[in-house]
Amino acid sequence: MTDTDDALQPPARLRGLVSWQASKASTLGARLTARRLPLGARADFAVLAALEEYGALSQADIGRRLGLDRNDVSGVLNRLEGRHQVDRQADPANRRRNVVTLTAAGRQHLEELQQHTDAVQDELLAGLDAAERQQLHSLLAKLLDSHKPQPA
Amino acid sequence: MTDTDDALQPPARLRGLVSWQASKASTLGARLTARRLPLGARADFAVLAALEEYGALSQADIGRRLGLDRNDVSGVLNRLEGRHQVDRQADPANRRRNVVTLTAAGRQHLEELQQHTDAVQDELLAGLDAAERQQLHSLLAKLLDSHKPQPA
DNA sequence: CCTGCATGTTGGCCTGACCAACGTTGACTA
DNA sequence: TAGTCAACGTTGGTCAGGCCAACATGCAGG
Repeated sequence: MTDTDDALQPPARLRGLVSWQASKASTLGARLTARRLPLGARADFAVLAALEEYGALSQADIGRRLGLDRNDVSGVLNRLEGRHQVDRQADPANRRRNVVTLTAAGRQHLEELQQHTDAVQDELLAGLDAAERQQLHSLLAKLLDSHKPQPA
Repeated sequence: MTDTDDALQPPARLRGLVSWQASKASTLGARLTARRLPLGARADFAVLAALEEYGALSQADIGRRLGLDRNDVSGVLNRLEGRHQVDRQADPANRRRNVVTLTAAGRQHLEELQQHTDAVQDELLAGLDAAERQQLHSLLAKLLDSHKPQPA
């Protein structure tokens, strides 16, 4: 059995790298997401989630919270504003800033995306039981926390 | 203390997603790698590692082992062949195929890359102790294995 | 006042993942 | 034997993400 040795494994030098594993897991997630959602949905979800949790934010703050460049935030907001899922207006207290807020349509879109996103997590983690999922999540969280901006 | 609350955390909806964590971890790895290595070094490393571990391979086999498209393998090999780190010639037994082998220069390049790669892993995993690193590695391996081509 | 910094915008670059088409070659079958 | 089908490698292209550079605006400091 396993006649032709389905293995076809990647080389050990790669399997040993967490950075490589992370990269592969990341594109797996991207693929699964792409099967369910239109293009750009990932960025939309991130921005909408930030607005929902933190209320009104400036574009720069959004970028900082999500780890995105100002440039890219700008693009996402253009899309969202075009769909009236987000409201963008100059901050009277600081006219450099734009105050971005969630609209009702935006909130609804967020919940839609959340459902698909949950389904994607389930597919991605299908091979792990509940305890393992929790462990993986915690370890990744710890890893990411250790690379935060480092507040001196 | 923590007066201005350095937090600036991403929203919970994102923190809860393993796919998002994987994506962030992946770009972290990419960033750390970019600090030490020239562009394209990641793909080079993967291809060289496959050749070192499995000997002579066809381009299609390389792609299958690494999860790369034939197209992209072609490009990487052009680069490597241009530097004489790899030898590419038609397979006499099957003239559709190219037999790709590692040269001495390629082997040497691989070891160089390995050193930098190891250093990157250390930086990436700096926040985790040995046991946690091992756990994370195992869980990611299990996750990836569960998404293999599925040999029926 | 003026220097410096933050903000948002535009435009561009590069990587990685992917798809489509083509000519070549081998294998399988009618 | 001929004809069909599949695999291989190549070229050329798309798309999202992450990044950098430059610019105009506005704020805050000396």
